[in-house]
Amino acid sequence: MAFENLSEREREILQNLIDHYILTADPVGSRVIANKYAMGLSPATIRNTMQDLEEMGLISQPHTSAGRVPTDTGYRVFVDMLLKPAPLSSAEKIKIQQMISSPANRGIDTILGQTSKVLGEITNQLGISISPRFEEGVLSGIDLIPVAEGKILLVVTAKSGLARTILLEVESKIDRVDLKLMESVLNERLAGLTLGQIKNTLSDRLNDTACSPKLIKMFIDSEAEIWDGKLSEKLHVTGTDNLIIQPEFADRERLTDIIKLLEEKNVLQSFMESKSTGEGIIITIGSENPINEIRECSLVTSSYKIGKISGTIGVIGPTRMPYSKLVSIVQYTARSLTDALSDKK
Amino acid sequence: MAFENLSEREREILQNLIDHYILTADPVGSRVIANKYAMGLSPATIRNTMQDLEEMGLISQPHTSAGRVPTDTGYRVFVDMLLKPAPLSSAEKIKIQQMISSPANRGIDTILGQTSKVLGEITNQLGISISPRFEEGVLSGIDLIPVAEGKILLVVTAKSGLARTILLEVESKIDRVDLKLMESVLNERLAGLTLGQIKNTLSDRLNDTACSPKLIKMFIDSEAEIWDGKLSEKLHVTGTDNLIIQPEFADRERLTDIIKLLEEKNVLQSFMESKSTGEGIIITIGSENPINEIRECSLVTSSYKIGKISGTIGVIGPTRMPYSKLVSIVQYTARSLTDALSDKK
DNA sequence: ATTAGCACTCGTGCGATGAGATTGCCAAAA
DNA sequence: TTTTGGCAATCTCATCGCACGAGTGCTAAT
Repeated sequence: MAFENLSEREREILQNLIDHYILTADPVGSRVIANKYAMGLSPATIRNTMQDLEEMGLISQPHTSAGRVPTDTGYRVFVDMLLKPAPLSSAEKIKIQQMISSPANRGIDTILGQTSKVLGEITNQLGISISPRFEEGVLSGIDLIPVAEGKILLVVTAKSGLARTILLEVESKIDRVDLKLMESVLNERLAGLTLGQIKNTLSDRLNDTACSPKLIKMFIDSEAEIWDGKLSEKLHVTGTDNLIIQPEFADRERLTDIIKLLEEKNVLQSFMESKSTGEGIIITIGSENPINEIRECSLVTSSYKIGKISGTIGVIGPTRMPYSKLVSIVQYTARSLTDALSDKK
Repeated sequence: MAFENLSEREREILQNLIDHYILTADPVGSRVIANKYAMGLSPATIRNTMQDLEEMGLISQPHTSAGRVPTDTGYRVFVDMLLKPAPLSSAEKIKIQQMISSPANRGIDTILGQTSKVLGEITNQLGISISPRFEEGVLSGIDLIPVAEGKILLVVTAKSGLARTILLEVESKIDRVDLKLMESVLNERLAGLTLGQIKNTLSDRLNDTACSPKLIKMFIDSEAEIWDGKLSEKLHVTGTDNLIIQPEFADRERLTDIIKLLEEKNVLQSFMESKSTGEGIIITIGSENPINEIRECSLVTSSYKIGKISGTIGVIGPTRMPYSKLVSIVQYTARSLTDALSDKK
């Protein structure tokens, strides 16, 4: 739909209406806009324009004698055409930097936990972070460490410095020599491949080796757990309390639905990952959202990088969210995170 | 307080009252008890006894013309003297077993996730599980694996088969030989100690060695992250939606409080660990609870074992919870978990 | 010791009422 | 032609009052 030819006045009114609605959560009437935003127009004039906007499907009335509320398309137009990112205060910047970088040496998982926390806190929405997509990484080395009878610790390292460890179980005792052999075979045959590639071609590549068949079996059996990123990627969620307070979640039913979704994690995770493939900020508004439980929520996401591997962070909240602020915050946070992670390399 | 000398009738009425209150969440009156529980007594008689119970502080009226509600001490007496664990249905047993043991080879973390989930689901409360207290474990071996420029993966293995990995950072390049040396020194000097002991005495033990001072520094610096269990122990929480539905959480304020607590994790974690040191089920009721946010909740916890290391699982819900059922469930789950974990050893 | 009867106390739900907000539209003004 | 003032109409929401029902405590009878 071509909303580019909205008149200047229409844009202005839409903008003011949304700005005000975001603050108050109450339907906003012509009078408020006329007074508060001093546009030099009478309420009646504004009413006329509002009627037009309503016909275009950008705003709507909850009931006859109420003010107007933006529709999802209204928000869309706002976001696409009218959004001016709000600059961050330096206090906010400092807080983000501190939370992300403070405890040195704490591992990426902790850092991502902190990231979701800071996002939640300074946005007053739900802060979300997802760990890097391990399967994008290029294998740098594999180690096999015997830890106990029948237990072997597998360490997979990717070029960007990410490492992943999995405890494998073998039926019987394994000879150390066999293990070393296996290790070098694996390193030899899989070097330079991405973990995703490995996942798809592993069994072929292990065909003719001198390795212990037991070990090979173990590898094939645990294929999914070892190489599939989905199983190890983690979703951090912080700020559920912010959500509860919002008037749009007064309804208990809707609240439980979304909380269940958050506990489930994997649904949300794969959706968010599917979104933020590219660069920059991506905003998904209300019904644009394929997941039912968050049909009345918006997402602001961005991706961060650690080496060549990317991950996702973002914010979830009711469609009535302060987009201009959130865009800046998520963007700044994603950059800071990327920086923090590459420092460490 | 000596409540042992409650008369038979008083006990019976207290029991019935609590049973009924647990079901309905409504204050229960003399009439209901007389009719529904066919005690062969008239409401008036029951009223008299209820007055006595109220004087003893076991039950109370929310307001003049309402029925009675158990107080925290009431629940305490109920739990201590009247509780008959409700047997589990075989369907429940099967579900617990399946959830805990199904995906073989998935690591203890996944298993604990499943545990909290099954607890949440079949109790309809908040299911909780905490990973084993690593520091109780006895060191079985240490490995140092170079993964990238300036990054070393440290693998600490405990006797029971638990392993923990931490990515350490060193300022500059480390020679492989140095690393091997360090590794063997560590293994030699720390063998057979518990991780807790190591944590407290590490710097002493590394005094006079031939190792690279850089490496030693790294170890001392990262002391806390490596040996302190608190930092790596994880709390799994599942079933928040169950909580929201409960009428006692209709109040938004209380709900946000408790949700914040759940996100915080460490407070709850250290409290629960302090509780379930010993064997068997431990029940904490309402105001007995030191954490303010859950002053109106009860906990049913138990510990599980993996080798000699112990961990905690449990359930949180409003004080009005079906104790008899929960006791059985938590107990059975803890046992199943211990079994599942020792199978794997 | 138990019970029936009764007056009394409260919370809860329901309907009516009225204030307030906002719209749509029309005719007058710019 | 665009803007505005005026006005009737609509609909929500908070409040008030009221009657109902539930439950108690006490007393007198069993």
